[in-house]
Amino acid sequence: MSPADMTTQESGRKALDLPGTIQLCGSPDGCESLCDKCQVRLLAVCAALDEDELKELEAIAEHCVVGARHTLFQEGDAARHVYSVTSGTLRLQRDIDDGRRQVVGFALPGDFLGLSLESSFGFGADALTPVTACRFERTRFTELVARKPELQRKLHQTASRKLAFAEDHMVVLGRRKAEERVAIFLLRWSERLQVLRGPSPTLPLPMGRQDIADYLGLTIETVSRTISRFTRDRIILVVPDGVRVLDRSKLIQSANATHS
Amino acid sequence: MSPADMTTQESGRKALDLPGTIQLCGSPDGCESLCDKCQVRLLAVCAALDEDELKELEAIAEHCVVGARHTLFQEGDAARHVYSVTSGTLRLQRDIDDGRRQVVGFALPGDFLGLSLESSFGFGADALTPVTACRFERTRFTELVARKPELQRKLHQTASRKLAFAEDHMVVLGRRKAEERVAIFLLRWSERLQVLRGPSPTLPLPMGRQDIADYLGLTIETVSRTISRFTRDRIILVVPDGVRVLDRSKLIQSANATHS
DNA sequence: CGGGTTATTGATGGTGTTCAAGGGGTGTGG
DNA sequence: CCACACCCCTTGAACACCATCAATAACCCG
Repeated sequence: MSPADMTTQESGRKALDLPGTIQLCGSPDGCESLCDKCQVRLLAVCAALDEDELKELEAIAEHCVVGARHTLFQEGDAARHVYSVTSGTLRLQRDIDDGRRQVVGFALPGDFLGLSLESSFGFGADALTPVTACRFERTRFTELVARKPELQRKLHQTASRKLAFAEDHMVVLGRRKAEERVAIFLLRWSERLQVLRGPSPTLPLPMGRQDIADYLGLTIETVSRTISRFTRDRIILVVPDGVRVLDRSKLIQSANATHS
Repeated sequence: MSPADMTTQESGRKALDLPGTIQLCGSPDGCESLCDKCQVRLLAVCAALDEDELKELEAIAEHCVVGARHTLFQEGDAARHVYSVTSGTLRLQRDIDDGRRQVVGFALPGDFLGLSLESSFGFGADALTPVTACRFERTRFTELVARKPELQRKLHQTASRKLAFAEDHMVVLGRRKAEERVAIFLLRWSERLQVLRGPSPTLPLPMGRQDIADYLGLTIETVSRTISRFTRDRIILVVPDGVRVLDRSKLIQSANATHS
């Protein structure tokens, strides 16, 4: 199917499949293209490298920008490049042909896409906000990794962390009630953002309700209702593009609401 | 809680938490302790090594045997060792304190446990059948990996595959109906066994119904009912300790039964 | 202001859970 | 060798949670 000629979808669900308009920054025209100045220098896989090695990495890096609601790559695409996110938020998803969708994660600055170094992507990635990323040709990156054991090790460590996180999420999807799922999502998301931006009572939610639903294995209505209930119970407050956590301990309670 | 003094559990669910009675084979007393003769030589991570390197690995390997229904290690245990399974089947699970359980996978010969090389296990591992495995002290193994880039690469590749598989399973847990889940489970399990043992219409199921339920995010009753329905529809036939697949194409249909 | 998208809320119903009872296999001890 | 206990699995009936359907509200951007 051609991804271009669908303007109004059957359900409003697949709203983000605009063509992947990716802009490259060739030279200092606004994009910081130096690793020294990179915001996520110490978070990303690059943290494994010393000064000289970083130069090598920088030599094969391209900096790219993707607008909000645009696609970075689609599930099954040939993985010509791998990416290190430097700003913005992406939604990572797998689709079932009949329209159902599972969001397998959200990518934030410091995250690496294409970890597996395999020839095609196992999930699609759409920008939820404007996104900037470092892009590497996969074959070149693989070749560099082969020469840098420490980078290889870091890549493995990152993949292992993601695997552990995926197993966590399996528990959520397999065994948690709706209320628990939403509470756990809010807590984990806030912890993730806290690492990046420091503590804040206000929690930005760049993803829509449908994205949260597809992440948690629920419907948009159930997510909305649960958030409304939390609001009624003074656990959270809905603000534009996010929520404010009013009572974290009650939220933790909701995350462990025992069944039966 | 002490894992020893519970003989009849509250629900019959946690039937396998016997103390982890692991036997070691010191010398040629029945255990094949040579990699040359290893059945999974080409499947396991060891496949990354050449003759000399394999000798090094062999030098730090211990061979161990775990009886059916015994625990290899528990979630949260200090990971003193990492394991390469050489025969048998294990159940890998995470537990929620209130008794709910999510089976995150089943391990078969060739599988590696402790991939992350972190200091504790993120899931528990129980033997469903008698199991044999190669065991390595984690610190020594990590040190070896640091010296063998090819082994590091193989480890990363294995972790990446598991991550992709975990994402597959998220779709199952988040978006599939009960009938689809069971059908997909049977198909994937049969494909996995086919790689190991070659094609066969008879599919051994060393795990119990409760294990399948905990893997698929369902109850034992739903799994049982679904299998009964498949049997009525002549899709499968229940045989001792497994099923026989009578009509694979119908099973594939059931795996894609559209919702609505 | 108007069109379109996204979020909320309500009413209803279905899929899977829960509760309960019975069947079938296996191992053990009389 | 049978009786009995103990699992595990199966099956039935009632219920609950969440999905579905539908309408409205809020929002954004033109």
